Amino acid sequence: MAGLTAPLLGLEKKSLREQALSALRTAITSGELAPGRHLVETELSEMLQISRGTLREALRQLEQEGLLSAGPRGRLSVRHLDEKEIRDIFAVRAALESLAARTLCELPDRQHVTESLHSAIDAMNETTKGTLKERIESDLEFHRTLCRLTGNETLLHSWESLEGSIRMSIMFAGLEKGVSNMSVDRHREIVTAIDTGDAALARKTILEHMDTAAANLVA
Amino acid sequence: MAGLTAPLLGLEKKSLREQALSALRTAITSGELAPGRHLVETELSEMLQISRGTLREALRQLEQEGLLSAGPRGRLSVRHLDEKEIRDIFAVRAALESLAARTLCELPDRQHVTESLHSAIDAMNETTKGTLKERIESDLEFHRTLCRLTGNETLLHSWESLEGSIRMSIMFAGLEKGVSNMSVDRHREIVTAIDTGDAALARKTILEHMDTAAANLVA
DNA sequence: CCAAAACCGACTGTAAACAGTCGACTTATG
DNA sequence: CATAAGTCGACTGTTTACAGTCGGTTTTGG
Repeated sequence: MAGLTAPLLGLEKKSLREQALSALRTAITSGELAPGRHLVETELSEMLQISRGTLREALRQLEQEGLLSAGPRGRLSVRHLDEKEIRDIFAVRAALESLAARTLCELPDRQHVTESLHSAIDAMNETTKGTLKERIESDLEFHRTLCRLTGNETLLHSWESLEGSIRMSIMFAGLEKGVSNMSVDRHREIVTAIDTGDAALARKTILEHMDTAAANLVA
Repeated sequence: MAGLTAPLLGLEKKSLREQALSALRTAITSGELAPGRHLVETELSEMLQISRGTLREALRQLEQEGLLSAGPRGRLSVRHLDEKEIRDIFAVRAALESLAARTLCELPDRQHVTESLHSAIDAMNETTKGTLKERIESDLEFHRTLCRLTGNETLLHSWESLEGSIRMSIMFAGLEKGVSNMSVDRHREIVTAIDTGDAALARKTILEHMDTAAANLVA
């Protein structure tokens, strides 16, 4: 019966743990589970229709991703980010993406890289008129691609570990201030710098981009 | 009876999960669990005298730290790092510590920072004649302090997530090649640069330091 | 002797039950 | 009425038990 979910196109059936992980991540970054909210294992396990044991494994991972914070007695709650933490997160993010840009600049054959980045930017352009969520997603997709193209798995993994926190930062501020200015032009500048192999310029552009983004979120 | 373990000086009793985590980390980085070795949950749970459920929570965390790699059907094995991966890890590490140095340079009051870093270096000096493990630990302690002093919790957390992989890198190569050249002088250069607030120099010194370290490990 | 099918063992995925602890609320007592 | 002791409930930490699946091995039929 359970085998009916077709694993046809590499779409392997994910374990309940992974499903719970996705569901919780979505619930948190969508605001369904608001920052500061206390999480009760039995509630969640019932809500997600899984056992506590399986749930707890997912919770550990979310905790390490920085989406949950542990209270005194193992009590978990959705993490609340203050302005300093948002700035800190974006500083680390900038460092990682800065490395990504430098790495890409030093690549002997950047043909493929340039193409992929341009595709990502095109995708961003198409969602310019879309919902806020869509624009955020295409933006993150661009930056994730930046890291992935380096071929440095550790770099990609570190960035992805931060991705949840980045989403929370944007969401947290996205409610109060408008997060509308995710300029496509800025991203073109980055790609151009990488295209010409100008590592210093690429780094500078990214650092500025991140500074601006963080400033907009906390301003 | 169980209350006899004195939680006097903030030494709070750790959960079995945390104990297992420490034990496994030690076992892996000490080589007791060699890279490539397949891990069987029932074996480990019996070995550590804990249940599988509790163990699995610890395993998830180790997996995310990059100490374990998941096989086809949830099969876990101790991760084996090749030379490229070691270089990649040290590149990310360099980016993080580079950010740390820059952040420290921009701090208005660096008095306290300088003192702490000098203490860390003194500690390194004292272990100069110690065992290889002791020298490695004091070295990592210095770099961890670098990140901690920034006050950027995200930065510290990212670095610590990498710490296990760094240890594995050093160990992996430490067996074949000699990892004897952890120069104290290089660390003094970093502290001096921070002391004078020269962010560019600090960054340059750290990048070179990491390049050298990675090169020594894979050479 | 070879091949295919049935069997078995091992291991992970998952669920349900048990135990301990902390906080809140109630009750008794001066 | 205020305070302290006692009780109740909720939640996490932990263990034990069950189910499903894959790979290897043996057995059986040609």
